[in-house]
This record gives sequence, structure tokens and C-alpha cells, in this order.
Amino acid sequence: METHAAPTAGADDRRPGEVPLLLAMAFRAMSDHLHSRLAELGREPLRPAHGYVFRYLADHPDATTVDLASHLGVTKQSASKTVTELAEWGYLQRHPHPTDRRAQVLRLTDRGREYLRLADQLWAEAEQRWADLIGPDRLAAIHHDLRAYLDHLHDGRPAKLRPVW
Amino acid sequence: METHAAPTAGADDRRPGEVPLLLAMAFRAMSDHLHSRLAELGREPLRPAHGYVFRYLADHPDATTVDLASHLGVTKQSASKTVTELAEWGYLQRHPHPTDRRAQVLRLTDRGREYLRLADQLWAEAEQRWADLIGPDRLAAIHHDLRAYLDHLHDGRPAKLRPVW
DNA sequence: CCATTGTAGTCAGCTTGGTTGACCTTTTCG
DNA sequence: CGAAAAGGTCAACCAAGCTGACTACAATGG
Repeated sequence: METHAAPTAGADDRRPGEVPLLLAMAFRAMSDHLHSRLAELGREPLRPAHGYVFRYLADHPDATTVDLASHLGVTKQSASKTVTELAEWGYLQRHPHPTDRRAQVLRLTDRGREYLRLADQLWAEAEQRWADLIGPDRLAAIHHDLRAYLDHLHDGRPAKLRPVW
Repeated sequence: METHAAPTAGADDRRPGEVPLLLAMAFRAMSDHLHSRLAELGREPLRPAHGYVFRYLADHPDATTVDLASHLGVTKQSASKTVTELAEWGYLQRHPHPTDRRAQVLRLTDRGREYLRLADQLWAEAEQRWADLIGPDRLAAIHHDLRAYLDHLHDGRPAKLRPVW
């Protein structure tokens, strides 16, 4: 039961370079958790990328498709396809841009905001399972260290999200 | 015009459920590092999934395509496609199975083993950048905590690797 | 010992989620 | 003003999965 081992970690024969893969596996595990909970609740199987769209739109109320594309790190055509899909499903709407007649402002519908709350809650569940195992202080430290890494690397510019696989 | 400024690095305003996404972003950042280093070195742009194949074959000297498929969590057809590709590129070879004439034993070539060493080294570089920032003790603790989580969840069975996106 | 059932692997065709390129409209700027 | 840049769409293509059908061999139970 070495759940709270000291950071010295003598017996840990850490293979250098293993951490990145562990990050991917942990994310996958949490993602699986979210999917199975969504299924339990009988919800549509939106994927993490969709949740990320929702979050961006919630935080950026005057975002356009091009904004979204650059945030997601995909082409505007691809982002447009996603937007069309989510609009058809009633999660967001395109509104005319107040000053630029080329552009469209994307806004979440109530349904979209509701889904975002649910997704946040389910991610939090998965996260909590980890906290239960290692302790909330450790989780907070990891959160902090991850942020530090990403802020350091990208220094202002937003981090890319979608894994290259 | 940002309504939500970047989180000020003051008190830990941890949004519950944020950690999973940070895991994905950190992995993506490390993966980007690996890719750009490979490009610098003029190497073929093999993806993380390929490195994972190499590792499995290195650890399981009598693995077949079906073994690999179940390990990767994909269909045998998909695994077969990957194997064909890697064989054409000279990273592995198919050998007749000693006792089962349907099956083929997959083995890394020297070139494959060399690539695995390189990939390990590049992942380690990315990992090290994080360690430089947060300190090696913190990284070791995170490594330990990730392992604990994955071991706890899967309890014996291998963890899924490829992110669902 | 043979008939049935199961397994390793391949081939073919489809789907998904991305790509590039061409294009129209509107905006920005020299 | 006129040229270049930018938002958005349409269309064609591509990569990497998938399912389904199939062959060849293996294992098992009368």
C-alpha cells in the first residue's frame, strides 16, 4: 500500500521516457470512464473533442468557426464540419456577427450548456477516483505541475489538445 | 476582449475535472517534441502507436499479429496493415511459427531495435524537460501516482493506450 | 479418423475525421 | 479605389480504423 510513498522513491526503477505513455494511458482510462457513464445515463456518445468545443464556446462568447479551428488545431473546413454537426444536434447555433458580415458567431444553446455541465461532472468523477487513490494533495500537486509544464512550453499561446496518434 | 482571462497563478483555483484534459495536453506536447526531434534528425515520421508496437515486440519475442492486435486494442485486420507497413519499411520481419503453420512470429530487425532505442531516448528528453521545471522528485512522484492509478483500475489486465478522440 | 468447430491471416469495401484546393463574399489597407 | 487578406462553404481525396467474407490450418470429440 505505497499509495503515499515519499518522493524519494528508491524502489522505483523508473524507465526514462515512460511517463509520456502513462499520461496517455491515464487519459484513456478517464475517457473510458466518461464514455461508460454517458452510456449508463443514456446520453449521446459525444466525444472529448466535442466537450472541448463546448468549453471553448462557453469561455469565448463571440468565437467564430475560424477561432475554433485554430484553438482545436484543425483546419477551418474540419471545424466547420464539426460545428454543422453540433448545430444539427441542437447544441449550438450560428448567429450573424455584429460587425463582420462574413463571419458567424457561435453560441451554445441551453442544451449545449447543460451537456457541458454534465461532461465536467463526469470528468470530475474520473479525476476524483484518482484523488481517492493518491490523496487530494497529490492530485492538486499534479494539477499544478501539469499547468506549470504547459504554461512554460506554450507561454501564452494555447496548448494543443488532440493527441497525435 | 476576453471575458475569461487566463487563470491567475494565485491560489489553486482548480476546476474539478480539469486534470484529464491537462493529461491529454501534456501528452500532446511531449508527442510534438518527439516529432520535431525526429524531423531534426531526418528520421521517418513514425507515430507513437508504432513505438508501442516496437516495445511490445521487444518484450514478447514470439508475438503474432493477433497478439499484437489484442494488445493494441484494434482488429486483427488493422494490426495486420500496420505490420505490413512496418515490415515494408524494414523495422520487423514475419517468420514462420515453429509449430503452427497458420501463424507468423513477428520479430524486430536491428533497424527496429535501433529505432526503439531512439524513441525511448526522445520520450525521455520530453519527460526530462518537465523534470527540469518541476524537479526530479516531483516527476518521480507523478510517475508513481500514474502507475498506482493504472494498476488500480486495470488490476492485472493491460491498460489501453490509444486515446479515444 | 474424420467431421466439426475454432483460429491466424488476408482481401475487399465502407465509415470517420481529418486533409488540400478552389471559390465567393466581405473586409482591410496601401 | 484596387489588391490582398480573411471567413466560410463545397468538393475531392486520404488515412486508419471498422465489418464481413474467405482460405488454410489446428484442435477436439464422436
